[in-house]
Amino acid sequence: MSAFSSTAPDTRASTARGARSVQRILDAAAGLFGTEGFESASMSAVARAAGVSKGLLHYHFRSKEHLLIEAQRATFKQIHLRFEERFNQGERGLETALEGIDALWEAVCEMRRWAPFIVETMSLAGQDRPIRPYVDDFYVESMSLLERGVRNVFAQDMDMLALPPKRLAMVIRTALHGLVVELSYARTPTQQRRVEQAYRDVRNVFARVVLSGPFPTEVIP
Amino acid sequence: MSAFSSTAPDTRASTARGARSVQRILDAAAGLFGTEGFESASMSAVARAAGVSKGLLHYHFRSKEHLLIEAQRATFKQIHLRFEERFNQGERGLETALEGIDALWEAVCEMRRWAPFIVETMSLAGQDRPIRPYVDDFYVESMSLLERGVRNVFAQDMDMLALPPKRLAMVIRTALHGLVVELSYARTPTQQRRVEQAYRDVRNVFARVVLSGPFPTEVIP
DNA sequence: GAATTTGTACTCACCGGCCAGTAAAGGGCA
DNA sequence: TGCCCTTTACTGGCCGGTGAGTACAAATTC
Repeated sequence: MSAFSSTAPDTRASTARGARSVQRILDAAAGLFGTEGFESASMSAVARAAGVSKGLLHYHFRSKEHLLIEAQRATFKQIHLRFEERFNQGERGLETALEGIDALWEAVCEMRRWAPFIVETMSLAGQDRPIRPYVDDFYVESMSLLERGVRNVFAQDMDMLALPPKRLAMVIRTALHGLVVELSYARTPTQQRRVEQAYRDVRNVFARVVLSGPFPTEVIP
Repeated sequence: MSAFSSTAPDTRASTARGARSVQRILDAAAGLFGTEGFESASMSAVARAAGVSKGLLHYHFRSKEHLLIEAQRATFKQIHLRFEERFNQGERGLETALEGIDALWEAVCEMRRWAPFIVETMSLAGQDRPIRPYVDDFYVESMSLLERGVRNVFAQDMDMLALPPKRLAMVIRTALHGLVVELSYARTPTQQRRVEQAYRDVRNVFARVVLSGPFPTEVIP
């Protein structure tokens, strides 16, 4: 079983009170790691932001890296759950697919406070940090989820699908990555509206093209 | 005049020898900042990688942040130049547009060693670092370049354009961001081929949809 | 009474910046 | 050509500061 799937964070909290503290710490950590960067945000700053003492951080989390990993799992799990809810139920057709993608985007948008953290996470994972396997886990699960979703939703129209499900899933992931980067970069309301618009445009492109028939297979050198 | 446009790096190198050292330092910095992160990569490590002493870094660059900024300018400028070369010459039509995008992607690919640095840069710029204005500069210039390119290339087919030039430029930028993230994340040859494939798929989607007529204007709430 | 939380004090390693001094690369001039 | 002087390039070590992690006793909560 993959590390990502396990729900409970790997800490010593065993009471409701402890779990609440852990949650506040994780929130604060994801926030600070996003706005200031993992290395720049000190443990003391996280403690201050969470309104707890520095000692408590080390009581619940073995190390800063460990805190990062748990923050990543908690954040990504929310996206995952939100996505699973809407995208993976029996219904069919383009409409359902679009609803699923919208849901995914909504989930990201409602978490736009965490967008910088997600970008920071992707950057860290691209380096050779202990966090990489956990991000890998997330990708494996979410990609297979996405692929299954595509197969379900377009079961009756597989022959008209512009791309095979695997490649389609990869394209969606790529687009989402791009949008999250834009979202985390956007500061002013104008910029945010521009990202909003970009999402809608991408979505409409998807809607127009996804069932327009397969591309002629290219010769891959 | 924007800071980005000025070509010469803002250092005290005035001889060929000095310029060579500066170049080696910038290369090493972009590499290490990418693979290890800006904060984690120490000045000593950059010096070691560049084969010079730590003192020389501070001789040519006022501070670590300053080194970061110059490395960013040097890296982004290469993409910019490569892009300008191919995308902004008088020719017209879809074919030319695709060639332009291909050129842009090629430029990124040949620099895939720097992809992690680009992602790190985007992450840093999303935070409130001194580097942000410089990234802003790059975006302003490259977006207007992109928009002008679109207007040029599709001058005769403006009425069939799926999106207004500005929005189209934004979508291209977003897609590119996504692809760079994927590129920097990819480790194994399999993963790299998958990114390669994703680019080609995105490109083909673009080709199929870009002149398929405007989307019905949506009511923006 | 066990789990949690605080607070302080402390260690230890590392890192950015600085600086005193060295080496090298040109001129100018006899 | 050889000598001197200036400018530029470069070195290696030191210093002050910072931050992760530890230790632990006392307080608080359940």
